[in-house]
Amino acid sequence: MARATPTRPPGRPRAGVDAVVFAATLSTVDEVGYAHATVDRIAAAAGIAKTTIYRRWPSKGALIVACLLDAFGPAPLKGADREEVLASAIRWVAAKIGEPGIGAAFAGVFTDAVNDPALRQILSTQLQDPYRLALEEALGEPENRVLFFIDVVVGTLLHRLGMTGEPMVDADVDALVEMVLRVLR
Amino acid sequence: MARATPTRPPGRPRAGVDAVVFAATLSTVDEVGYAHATVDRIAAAAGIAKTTIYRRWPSKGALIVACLLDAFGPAPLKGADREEVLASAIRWVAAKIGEPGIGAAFAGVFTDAVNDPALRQILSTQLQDPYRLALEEALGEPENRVLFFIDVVVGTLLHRLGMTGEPMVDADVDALVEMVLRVLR
DNA sequence: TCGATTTCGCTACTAGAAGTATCGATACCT
DNA sequence: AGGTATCGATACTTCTAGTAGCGAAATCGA
Repeated sequence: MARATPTRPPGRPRAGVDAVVFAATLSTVDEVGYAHATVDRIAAAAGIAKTTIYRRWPSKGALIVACLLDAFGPAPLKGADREEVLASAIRWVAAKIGEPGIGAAFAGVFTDAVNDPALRQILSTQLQDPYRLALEEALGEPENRVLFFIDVVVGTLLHRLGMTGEPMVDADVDALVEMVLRVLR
Repeated sequence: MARATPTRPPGRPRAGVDAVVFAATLSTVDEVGYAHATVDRIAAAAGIAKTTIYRRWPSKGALIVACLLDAFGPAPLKGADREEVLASAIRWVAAKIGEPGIGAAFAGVFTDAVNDPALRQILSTQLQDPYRLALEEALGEPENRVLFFIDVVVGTLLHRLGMTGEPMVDADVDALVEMVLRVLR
């Protein structure tokens, strides 16, 4: 019988600290900002040793991506038609990016990735691709068009956050939804 | 007679190295990436001492912003009507961000600014505001709408650059122009 | 209970980069 | 020539990512 974990390996089992570390990461980023959210500080906030973090995630960037993956979770692609699906997806992303720490962490790792091909690879394949594929399926749109939508929506939201320090207000999110929907029609 | 420089102060005058430093900054960012474009390296590429850079710009972020200000220059807001003005402005920004080093430098300083209020202030007032005001004037649109346009255009272009490592291709820039123009109409 | 195995916490360490301090040398004006 | 301010060079402090090593703790099997 090949179970998910066929036979637990010998030795001390890993402590289930992922959830605690993710929470500590987001709250630390929210409190002191991405630049000052050092791994030392995150470990202290989580109540574990820094070395334990590096045993699980190979770099700070990978930790942030894992944290974002956990925070975003699967995309809720619901709606009666394509327009409703896309509109609800945009509002969902906007709300997530507005949550404490998430937008700042996203912008931070995104910036780190600009000149770090390895991190860019992680970000693209682990974070973006699942949503891209789900959207291609749900909207019946080709890859390049879905990528364009993602660039517009996420880029706009992050630019607003980066320039003002505050998430985009609802009225502007409405305008963003309307603008993208007009392209979809 | 109050001239621009009424009387030159005594002592050794500053060497005119700004242009050399800006060129060295962009080429260094283009060669080794924003993260590895250290002030030491930029100074070496410019053939001057690192201390001289810090005598002129208070921080690396300020240096990058000054470099971008120099690289972008005044916005060429030309066109027979509002649509032509906006379309040409978008294509101009897209071309600039695609130039070697400029996009990467922009993305880098932008990311640094997310959690650095002082740098965000510099970026917002020195780099964004002049273009925003010129666009408000040229398009006859209110501030919040012009800010929305800027978020969409710059955010989209930077997100594409950050995710793929390459500037946006012409076909997608065309789509971006068309999408924004539909909002303007 | 004992041993094997693996993870954990802790301390110390290296490497790299931002930014500062100091000082002799240099360029310009009067 | 003298006064003044900048330049180049070196050294330094501080902070952070990431690594190394070691004793302690947890779990399983015998």
